[in-house]
Amino acid sequence: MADKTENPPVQTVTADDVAAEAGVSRWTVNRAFRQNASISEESRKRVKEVAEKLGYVPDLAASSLRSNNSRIVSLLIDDFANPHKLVMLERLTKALRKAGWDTFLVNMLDEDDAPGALLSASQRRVDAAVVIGSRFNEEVLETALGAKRVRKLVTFARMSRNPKAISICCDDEAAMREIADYVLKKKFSRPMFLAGPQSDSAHLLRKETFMAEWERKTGHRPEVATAGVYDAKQSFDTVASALSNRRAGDLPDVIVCENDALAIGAIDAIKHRLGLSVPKDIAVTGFDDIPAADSPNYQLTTYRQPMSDMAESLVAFLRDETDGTGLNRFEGKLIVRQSA
Amino acid sequence: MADKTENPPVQTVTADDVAAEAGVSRWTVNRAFRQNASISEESRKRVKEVAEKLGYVPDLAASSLRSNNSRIVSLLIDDFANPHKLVMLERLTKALRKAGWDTFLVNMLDEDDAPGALLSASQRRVDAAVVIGSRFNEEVLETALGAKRVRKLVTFARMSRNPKAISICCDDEAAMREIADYVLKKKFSRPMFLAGPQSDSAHLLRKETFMAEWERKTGHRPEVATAGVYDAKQSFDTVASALSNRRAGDLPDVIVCENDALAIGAIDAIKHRLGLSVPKDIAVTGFDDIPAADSPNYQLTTYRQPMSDMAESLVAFLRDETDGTGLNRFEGKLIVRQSA
DNA sequence: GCATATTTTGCTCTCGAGAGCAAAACTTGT
DNA sequence: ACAAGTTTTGCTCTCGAGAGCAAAATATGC
Repeated sequence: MADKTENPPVQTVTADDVAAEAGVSRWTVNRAFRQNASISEESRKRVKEVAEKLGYVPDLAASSLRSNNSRIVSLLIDDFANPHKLVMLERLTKALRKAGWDTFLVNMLDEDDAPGALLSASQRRVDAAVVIGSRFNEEVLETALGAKRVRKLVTFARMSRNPKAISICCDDEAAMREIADYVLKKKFSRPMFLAGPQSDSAHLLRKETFMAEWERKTGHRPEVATAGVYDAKQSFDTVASALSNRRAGDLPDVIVCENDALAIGAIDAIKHRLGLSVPKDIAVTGFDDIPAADSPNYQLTTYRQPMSDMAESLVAFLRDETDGTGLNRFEGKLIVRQSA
Repeated sequence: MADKTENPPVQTVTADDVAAEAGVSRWTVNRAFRQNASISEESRKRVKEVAEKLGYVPDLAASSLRSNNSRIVSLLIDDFANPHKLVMLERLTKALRKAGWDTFLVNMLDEDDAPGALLSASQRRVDAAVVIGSRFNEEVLETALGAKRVRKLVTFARMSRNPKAISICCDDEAAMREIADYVLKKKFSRPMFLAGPQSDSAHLLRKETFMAEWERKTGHRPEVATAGVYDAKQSFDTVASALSNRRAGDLPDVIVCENDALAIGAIDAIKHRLGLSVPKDIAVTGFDDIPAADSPNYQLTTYRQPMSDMAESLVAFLRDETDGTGLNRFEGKLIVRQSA
């Protein structure tokens, strides 16, 4: 991999230039750009004016080198098929940027590339690595974290049992119980649970919660189908092959899905492959409330997590305004539409 | 904004530690991690072993400070409603990471926040700022670029006329002409063009190309409707209000959309608001080939850009293997499905 | 074997800011 | 007006690597 990269010497305005022009020392210039720095309002104003004139901005790489404080957060994603990721990215990058953090987007590539992703995070001394993934493996996380320089580890919109990580997510169990209650209240009696990849603990939690709750209340254990990826297309195939060739009486009357991506595939399969209608023949519920859930094609009954609040909590955690306990009990909201 | 942030002193393994343990100088250790460095295979192997043992990784912030080479690329996005963005992010982050670049995801927030976004890029000395936006304003770009330290400016999947920026995109004019030809060949005669926000030159180009091509071939200038945002919901409303209360003979027989997000909203509006069918009453074409385009609900005829090739070109450009000329003529592919 | 080329290693100085303290400049009280 | 307290400013040394050259080690030619 021959790499000829050699950037041209960029004309760079440094603090010294500003200092000379403003008639102060370099440190005064630097201080003008640091909050809580010991500097008079007068010189700060003066310096900022000159800086503006010369086009000076502090170099954050240099700053983070000495201050041990990068003002960077890594977002680690392994699943780009789920539209909900885009919503989360939007909220997180907005909240972080407003608070002064830049955001790395790290693609965990095809394989279980978490170690590589965390390595990259550690080379940059990021203030936090935030996993917004699904197939993230707890052991990998554990080992990769060990000697490395990742300061804080967060799982976002997803529960982790790893003691070194903190989780910012809604109370999945309460949410799933609410869905179970709703389904029951609507008099459905033959649910099928549509699960995603098994390695994902957040969603395992959802599945187990639903299964347990249903069994507790009805004495029956629901049928389960599993899609290999959180992806509408996969889900379409999974549902199509699980339900084709069944007699009408054998079909579930509601499919409870781990998330909206799966639910959308399920609805497509029910309508376009089985030729049945939603919710009359088979109802469907989702989780996340992605934009498409509100489209006239789906009108998906689903569960919305308080994304913006969760993003703000991440910022608070980065600022050390909270130690992270209790951030895994956010309360979401059941959004009832026509699919169930 | 009281900021108590003060990261704990992270136990850090430095090149000196490795040097001591391996019995070489610090510079030999650093060289072991640099490609093209003058170092014997023997010591490189030796150093890497010790480094592995101690958990040492080079600090990229320090490296970029001296070498003037950050190995970071900023991706600037202002439009998170378009699912195509997720596809692009996936491809770009993957290609960049494989080639050794980390990726900032910069949210241009609500307003025309491009200067802020570029400022942030400049503070980190990113090797390139890549705009994957839509409402990006050429003047803002021009001025913001001026004194700042952004080395390369790229517009991705979008044409820019700015002489300081290079564009990696497919040949929008050829693509749009192909769509126009296809629509004509299919004997449609009353097209409506559904445009996005006007400030966006890439899409203006698409619109103007279609309009001109159609006029050239038929002598008529198509009707135009404009959505304020690239968003299925906006598009739904735009199409619904443009076409409601029209007599059947007055309706267009095909809606040519600037992109798939708009096309999907258009299809929803035609089916669920106007109660008409696609393509029998009104056909629809899109642009981008997002995942939903292939869903049974839409079966959208659209145009696919060669994303992976384009991402590889970005890498080549970063490596200075190309000066960027001719990267705006990628050839895409018309994907014919049932919507037109 | 010795002079000359070539590779490898070590070293000094640098990138651009921040920590932490010392010196200078202001306040305040009497 | 002067001592004591408080801000503000300047300075040295540091963060962890890289550029570029000098010295040491190795290879090559005759």
